[in-house]
Amino acid sequence: MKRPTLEDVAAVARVSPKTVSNVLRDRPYASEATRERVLQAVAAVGYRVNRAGRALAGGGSGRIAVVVPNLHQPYYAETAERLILALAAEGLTTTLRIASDRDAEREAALGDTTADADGVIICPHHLDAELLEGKTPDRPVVQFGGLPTGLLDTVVMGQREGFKAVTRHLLDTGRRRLALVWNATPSGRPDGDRFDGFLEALDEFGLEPDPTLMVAGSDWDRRASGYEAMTGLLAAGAEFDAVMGVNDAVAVGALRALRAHGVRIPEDAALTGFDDTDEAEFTVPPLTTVSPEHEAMVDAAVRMLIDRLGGGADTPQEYRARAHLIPRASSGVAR
Amino acid sequence: MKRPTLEDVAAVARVSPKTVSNVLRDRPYASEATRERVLQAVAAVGYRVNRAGRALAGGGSGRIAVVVPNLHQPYYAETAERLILALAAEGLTTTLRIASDRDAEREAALGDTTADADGVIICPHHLDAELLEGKTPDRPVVQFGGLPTGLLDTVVMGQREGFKAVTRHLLDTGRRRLALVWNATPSGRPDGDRFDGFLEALDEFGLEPDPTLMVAGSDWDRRASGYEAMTGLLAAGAEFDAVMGVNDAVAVGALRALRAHGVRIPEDAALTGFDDTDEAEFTVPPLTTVSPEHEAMVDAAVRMLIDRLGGGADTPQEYRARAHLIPRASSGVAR
DNA sequence: CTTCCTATTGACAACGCTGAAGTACGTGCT
DNA sequence: AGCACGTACTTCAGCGTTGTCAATAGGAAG
Repeated sequence: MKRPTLEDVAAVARVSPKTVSNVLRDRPYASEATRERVLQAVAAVGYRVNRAGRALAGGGSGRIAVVVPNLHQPYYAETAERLILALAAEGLTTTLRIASDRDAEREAALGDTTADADGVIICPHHLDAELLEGKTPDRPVVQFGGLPTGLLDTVVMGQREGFKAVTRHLLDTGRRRLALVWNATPSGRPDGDRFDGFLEALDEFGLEPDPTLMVAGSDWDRRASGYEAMTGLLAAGAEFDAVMGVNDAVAVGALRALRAHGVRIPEDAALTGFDDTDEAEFTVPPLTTVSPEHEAMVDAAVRMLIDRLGGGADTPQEYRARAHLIPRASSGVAR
Repeated sequence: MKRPTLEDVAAVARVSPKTVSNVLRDRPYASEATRERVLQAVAAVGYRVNRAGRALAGGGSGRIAVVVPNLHQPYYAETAERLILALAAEGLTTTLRIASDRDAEREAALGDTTADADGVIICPHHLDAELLEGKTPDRPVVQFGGLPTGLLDTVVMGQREGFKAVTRHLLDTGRRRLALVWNATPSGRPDGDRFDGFLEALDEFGLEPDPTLMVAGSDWDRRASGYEAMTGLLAAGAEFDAVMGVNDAVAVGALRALRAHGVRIPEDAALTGFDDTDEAEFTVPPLTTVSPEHEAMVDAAVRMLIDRLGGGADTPQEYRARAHLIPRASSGVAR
């Protein structure tokens, strides 16, 4: 009743275990006849490789660690799902690691959980490039989203392009006083690709950003954070005709704060998010957002990882995804 | 620069590799002095166990497969997160498997991905007890939620109690015509613990359920499904003063449909969900829901699994969780 | 018919760890 | 003094797979 091993298959196919192994791993030098006989034997005894054995012998574990900050934020959950499915399509199993914010745990992250994985795909929360500072990873690592550091293969989200598109969309529809519910940054002011995109669009209209309309939540992408920040802005009596959330989660939080204050969306103010999470389609009103080409990003990440596993390129690669506007009712035309 | 092995540690501690192994696994028969010496050596060389080696030798892989239908549904994502963290606290790594609906993939599920896991925690989507039909799992499996089959260790959600509580809550606040946005069942009519709880509460008020107020979505727990079902009910011109979603996702979908039809929540109709997902707190208005005691459920599941891994009980165990109402604005008092 | 080459397959030794089965050294008892 | 026993370790043999390298067979070349 024991699980069949290579030896069992070999006995049936009347070859050596090693030959079975070779056939299974698509090695050259195996006659068509042998190959077929082996494959039949495999099916006959219901053989499935023992990953532990393979990993020990140096054949790789077939396991990839996907590291996300959490799963309760829809963006990460949806991203993790896409990655897991894409990896599964390549025959790779996923170990999911939740990298909570503690540094100690971080340390363990790349060490322990990740230890038996052939490679890692990491979705950074903060700009945790320093995470890798000093420690050269001993296996392929792909960074998914976040700011590229030039140290790792990175899939870059089309944030600049995307934010430029939403900003332009708001300006096109007559909005002029754009509030930003943003993430806190070391500098205390918005920065990064996102902000650049915003500035570029403003510039096209000959406008300047208004610092009094920018707020940052305590944590950069939770609904509660958006709620909190928006409440603060409203309490300050700010005047605006549009609110841009740094992402959907923050926008959803802001939405609740806005409604609690009697601000009508989109009549009194337009509202936009970023990420195109499932949730955005079902808010009331449905949320205008930006879709970051999830599929392309995931494909690129998996491809980069597999290249690297195969001993590919030695300089860090970068894939820049595009992004496009998904206009919905929350940014409908003002009265 | 190779990763240190037991032997390296042993050399430093001046004991045999096996003793190091014993100390690390908290085996009896190791003097305090030796234990300490080994631990220091472990720290000194930065040893971390090689899971593959341990798994091969029969010590278990320290890996648990968590199987969920998907991650884009907040309930599953949040549940997966809780499970992963709880397992990590026990030193167990999680392999996350997305069991999409195909039967073929299911087959592979318990075979492949799961193959190198010491145990499995499965969150059933449909009542997939038949999933296990015939195939006796060769490793501990805990069923998380869903209908208990008596075949597996099961954590049962407090659905009956929970639905009884919401129903009573609605009746208490004067609602009488309760619409049900439910899941499709083989019988074509609502069933299970949830429905029983609903009936019990109605009964307490001397009321009968109204079949014309029950609709089922195409898929049992997606927002789109709730939207679709609710739209149908509205189109049919049904009259109701409350809508109960079978879970939060469905309720969120129904909410959008209701608002699109100009139904005011809670003035014209109350709305309730089930699961207490993060999302429910941020809908407009915030959604009344039922909290299934997530922590207790997760703890029970992990405990059951670990008991079983330790060769515990041989008859399937069952843990029935409780649930309590989380009243919010969506079921505020009608005008 | 012999020799050499190549395609194909096999034998063997790891990989890092653990269970089983020792060995060695007290201790307490008769 | 002799014996049984418990503690504290060690030795040994794999677990299932793969890389290395040797071995074999079958054919082409001489």
